Amino acid sequence: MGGFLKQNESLDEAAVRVLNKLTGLENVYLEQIQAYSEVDRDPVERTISVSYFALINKEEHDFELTRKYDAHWFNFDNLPTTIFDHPKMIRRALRRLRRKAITYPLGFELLPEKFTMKQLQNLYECILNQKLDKRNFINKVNFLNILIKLDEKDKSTSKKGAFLYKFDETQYKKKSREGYNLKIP
Amino acid sequence: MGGFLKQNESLDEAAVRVLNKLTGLENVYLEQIQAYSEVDRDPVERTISVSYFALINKEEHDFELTRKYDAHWFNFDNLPTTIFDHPKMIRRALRRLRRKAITYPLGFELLPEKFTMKQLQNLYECILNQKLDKRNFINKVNFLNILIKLDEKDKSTSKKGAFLYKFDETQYKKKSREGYNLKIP
DNA sequence: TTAAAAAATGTAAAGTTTACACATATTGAG
DNA sequence: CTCAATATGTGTAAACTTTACATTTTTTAA
Repeated sequence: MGGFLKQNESLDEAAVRVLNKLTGLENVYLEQIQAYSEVDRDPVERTISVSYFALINKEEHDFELTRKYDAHWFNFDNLPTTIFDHPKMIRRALRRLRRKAITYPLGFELLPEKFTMKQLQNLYECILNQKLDKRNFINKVNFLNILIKLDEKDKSTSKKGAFLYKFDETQYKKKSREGYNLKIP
Repeated sequence: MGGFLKQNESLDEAAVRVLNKLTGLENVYLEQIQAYSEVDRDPVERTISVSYFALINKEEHDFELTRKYDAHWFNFDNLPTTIFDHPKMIRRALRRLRRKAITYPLGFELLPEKFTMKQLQNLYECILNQKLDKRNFINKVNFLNILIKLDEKDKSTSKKGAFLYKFDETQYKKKSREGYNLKIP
């Protein structure tokens, strides 16, 4: 989705505004990717676009709004054809997201407050578009020290139930500053 | 150094133009970092800046031009105070350069056609601002397979002389596309 | 002939990553 | 009450990578 920058706002603010207008979402993680400025990229008039990616929990958005603005969700492996240099933007955003995922924690933005290891693993498998080994994944994540294991279980997906975790906010923020390397090939 | 974007050029082209105007350099490696757009960043008028970093072989620039435009060179650990959000831009650029250095080859842009291992190591030590172990560095670099060892020696720095290398252009380009991880802590 | 100076070279130990399979807990059905 | 079904939870050995580290080689100028 796109929009135009106003006089009294920064690009970050504009990105927040446009996203909110079309989804109703607030407090979303947004990150600038880069500026696209080829002279003829928009055949009608000179346009410079600055792209962002957002981490959204899709279930939380306002379905009314997306309907109203005729916005749609697509899987990365089933994208519609897009105009101008937008395909390039999308590819670049995905590359950035993947790099981000293996070097900084980004779960807060996308998981419910309490979640199972399986859910966390699913998230990474989606982002990276590859299957991960359960045991190795858990070991890597535990090593990061950003999760707190709760006494509760989620029984919605199995009879045994799976322990719930939440993020250790202090550690999470620390790792967000420092970064790490999850070393997923 | 900064400048203004013209109607008939892209940001990349503007960056090339400005750099050339102030240094006379051509065919320089330039990479966009990002757009800075806070409403009040320039107290005089609304300005959006897009920052770039360039890889320059300093010896090759036109000294007349830098003198004419009163441009100066600074070490990263001895920077002058700069206006607006430029300190942030500089920090970000350095972070990007370091990441780049350990994940993509960037020697072509900064070394003479033929160079010694020592020179290559010096380059990395400067960029990363840390001493590297000679043997480990050589092993890592050789593993990348991007160098061709020549039969010539450079005798300017020792009586024994040090073998000269050049980049294997095909391999170099391949690695530039694929990336790698030099795993320097 | 020797001294000086930088270049070239290899390995063992420590640490990390990978691949891989079975036991456990729970409950719904019979 | 028992059993079947199902997803969860757990550990290790082998392969690989990284690290730390010291001596020999080559050349020439004195």
